[in-house]
This record gives sequence, C-alpha cells and structure tokens, in this order.
Amino acid sequence: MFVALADPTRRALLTRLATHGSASATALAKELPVSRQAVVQHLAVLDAAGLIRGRRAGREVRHEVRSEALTATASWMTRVAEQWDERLAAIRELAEER
Amino acid sequence: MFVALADPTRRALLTRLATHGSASATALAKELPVSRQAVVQHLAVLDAAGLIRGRRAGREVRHEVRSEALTATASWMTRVAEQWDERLAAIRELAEER
DNA sequence: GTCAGCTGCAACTCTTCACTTGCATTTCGG
DNA sequence: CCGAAATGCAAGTGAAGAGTTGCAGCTGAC
Repeated sequence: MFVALADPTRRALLTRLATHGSASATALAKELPVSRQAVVQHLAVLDAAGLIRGRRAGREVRHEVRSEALTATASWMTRVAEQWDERLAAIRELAEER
Repeated sequence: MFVALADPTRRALLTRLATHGSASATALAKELPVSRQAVVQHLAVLDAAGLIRGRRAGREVRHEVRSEALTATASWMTRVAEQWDERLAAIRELAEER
C-alpha cells in the first residue's frame, strides 16, 4: 500500500485518473515523460494495491480510480495515527505517576 | 514520507517506539532480526522524514516518535483523500449532465 | 480484408536500497 | 585508569525496482 504510493510517477498517475476520470495506458503515457510499458507496470502495481481497476472497452483498457479503496485507506491511516497518539498519552501518564 | 513508511522494518521500528517510548539503536536492534547498523540507517531515514528525533543521553542516543509530524501527516492524507473524492463527484456530475 | 492503433509478454540495463562486516571513537562504571 | 558498551564512519554485496526496447497478438474502422 505505502509501497504503491511511494513512487512519484504512480502518484502522478493516480491524481491524473482522479482528476480526469478513466484513461488508457497509452493515453497516460503521452502525458508523462515515460514509455507506455513503464506506465503499464505502474498501473499493475496500483491495481495490485487495490487503488485502481482496469476495465476492457473495445481495443483499449480504461483504468479508473477505486474511490472505496482510497477512502478506506485514508480512514485506516488516521486510525493508526490516533492509536499512536493514545500510546504516547499513556506513556506520558505513566511518566507523571512516577 | 510514503517512502519512509513503505519499509516493513521501519514501520516496526515506529510502532515499537510509539508503544514503549524512546529507545537506543542498540536496544532496538536486539528486538529485530537485523544488525544494529541496519537499524541506524532506518532511523536516519525516519529522522529525515521528520517522523522521529534522536536525542543524546550520555553514551547512548535515545530515539523518540514526533507525534506532531505523525498527526500532521495523517490529516494531510485524509485531506488528499477528500480532494480525490471531490474530483470524482465532480466527474460524476458532468457525466450525469450529458 | 487490411491496416492502423492498443495491448500483452519477454528480456535487459541501471540505479537504488536493505543489510552486513570491520574498525575507530566516545563514555560510563568500578 | 581500564574495560565494557554504545555510537559513528566506511566500504562492499545482493536483490529489488524503475525504465527501456523489441516483437507478437487483437480489435475496430474504412
């Protein structure tokens, strides 16, 4: 998940798909300074992470963002952050008891 | 940022520091199946990302989580997710107008 | 039917990254 | 003062990842 978001090119692809809707790998490659194959491999990573989905439409494959996975991941991240804060607060309490 | 969170060992170090408070690199290395130097390098990455902070205490360096950076990053991530949802909603509206 | 456009598979290069080992340096305790 | 324990620096290895090129297979349009 974090691995999928760690690459700048993949984040660019995600924002592009989120902004302008679905697009084919070839169309995406024309807007980035990389080859079509590089885009295809990045899309495969994003797909494996559940962030996008590929749907065949005739002779091209349109890739689109899965908003469910995005929002679910965002809420999960905030939850983790809250847990971290709770732990830190508990540690501070223990420190004050001493 | 995402790069820092992408590695499992670094996430393990973070949760460890968040759970049990500050610790030295040597102490952390004893709880993980990696060498001390590996831990040191991971801590350097986490420090560069602003997630932890190293403070010298005598002959050892105690590393602790910076909760501010954690919560700030979490809120930033939710904000990005919301923006993505807004964009998707706008696209759907345009699609329905057609 | 044929041709152009898009996708899929495979192999290869090159850099980055995770991790290790070895040694020098500093510091606390008896 | 001396040894144990912790950090810091450096160099090196092995694997994973980002990117490329080349070619073959479908599919839609004219």
